[in-house]
Amino acid sequence: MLQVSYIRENRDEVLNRLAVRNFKQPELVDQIIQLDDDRRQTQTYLDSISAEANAAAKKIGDLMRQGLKVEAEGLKEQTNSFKEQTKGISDKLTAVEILLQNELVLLPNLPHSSVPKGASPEENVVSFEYGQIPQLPENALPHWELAAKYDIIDFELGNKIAGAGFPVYKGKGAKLQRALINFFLDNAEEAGYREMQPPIVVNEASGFGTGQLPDKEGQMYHIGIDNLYLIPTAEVPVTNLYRDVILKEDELPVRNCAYTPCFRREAGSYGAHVRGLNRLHQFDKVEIVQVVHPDNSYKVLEDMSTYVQSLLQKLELPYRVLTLCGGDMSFTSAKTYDMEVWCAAQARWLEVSSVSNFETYQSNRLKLRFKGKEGKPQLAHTLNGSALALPRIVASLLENNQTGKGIRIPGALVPYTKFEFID
RNA sequence: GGAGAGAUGCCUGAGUGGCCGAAAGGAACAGUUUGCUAAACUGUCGUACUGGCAACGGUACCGAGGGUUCGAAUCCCUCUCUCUCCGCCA
Repeated sequence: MLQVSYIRENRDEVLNRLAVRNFKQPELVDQIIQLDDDRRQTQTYLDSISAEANAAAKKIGDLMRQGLKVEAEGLKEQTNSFKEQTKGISDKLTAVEILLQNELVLLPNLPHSSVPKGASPEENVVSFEYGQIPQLPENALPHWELAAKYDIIDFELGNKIAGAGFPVYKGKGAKLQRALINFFLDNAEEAGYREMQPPIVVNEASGFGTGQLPDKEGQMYHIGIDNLYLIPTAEVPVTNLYRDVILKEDELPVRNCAYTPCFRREAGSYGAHVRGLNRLHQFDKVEIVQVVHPDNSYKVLEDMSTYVQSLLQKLELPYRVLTLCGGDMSFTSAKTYDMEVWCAAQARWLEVSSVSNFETYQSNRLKLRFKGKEGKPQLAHTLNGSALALPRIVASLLENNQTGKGIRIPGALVPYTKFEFID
């Protein structure tokens, strides 16, 4: 959520930057300023009446204490009108605040000045490529067939006990999952992230805090009886740890990582592109989350991107980094890099990580602030990234590393899997 | 699932209708002092909105939302959450 004060003071700039996103409702900006004018005026008026009423009530108290009952009663009559007045105005204030809030949440974050303009994924900019595209033999298989061939991931069994998109990992497939999780967590710790283990269900307030609610209600699994949501990413609980928190400036940066399963309903997505591990309802992910001083959030974004790339390099996966264009970024992001790995048998790039700087967009909703020794609290910047999501990593490992002797495990991972081949 | 208790500032905790935005202690921060890392003393020490160039004001907030009253942290209602005991159980 953008800050109204910022919108007021930088109206033209806000409009320009929304245009980078191809935002369709620029008229909201002026409507918001208008509503805020109304809000201020109403509040000022309400405050002045409340001040009068408070003064009168105080006077009555003084008179009562002095035993001047008659005078007190007289004053009471005069104050009767205050209540009706304030009631009407405070109702109006509430109404205006709700309208303002409702419009404010419709505005996406402002893209950073380095974000390319664009409306669709085609306009994303490939900013880096790494590694050789592997040449596979003629009879190369896509990962879902490899999974069946080596009996390491069983989609049918998952269908039976839960449904499509809930695979069962078996034997070396299961061990590979565990190995990847530990590999990612160990690397994150080495890079200075503190490991957290949050709940994998969250309440409504948390869903709102990171922006999943109300917009993406249908994307999360909802446990109606307890009104809890299964998390779509560890970003939700880990960022919400800092909801309504004022950190001390020297506590920044906060660097956390967490492994969690993630649950996504992915309502309405079908077809060849979601076969196998390409898109699941439940998957594992290690997430990195930082809360930083606004002055260096873009440096941190680069650091996080470099860190995620280092993981892909260790796993010997060819990848590319995309700088997302305005129109392809998530609603809440100011700048996002997507990392995509090459899946050789499918011959396509698959997104395995998304690293974003949200600037104050999340922290404004979360009321996540920091305070120096002097001065007022100010909003911190939040960032997060996948480091990494497992299924597509597994997909590309399987596809890219298929050999006559089985699936080769990259050297960096062998200490974790304790086997060199899936065969 | 049954029974009870509670929700106050960074923490502990007082406050049961006006003198309470809130005692006291602790923590933290700043300074003074004492010939070492420690102690003592003094001061500072919530947030948001809002008016003003500023000095300095106003309003709201004691879990949330309603109500009673001239006036509510304090009384009433509803909700949420937490804790304790019992039951069940990894």
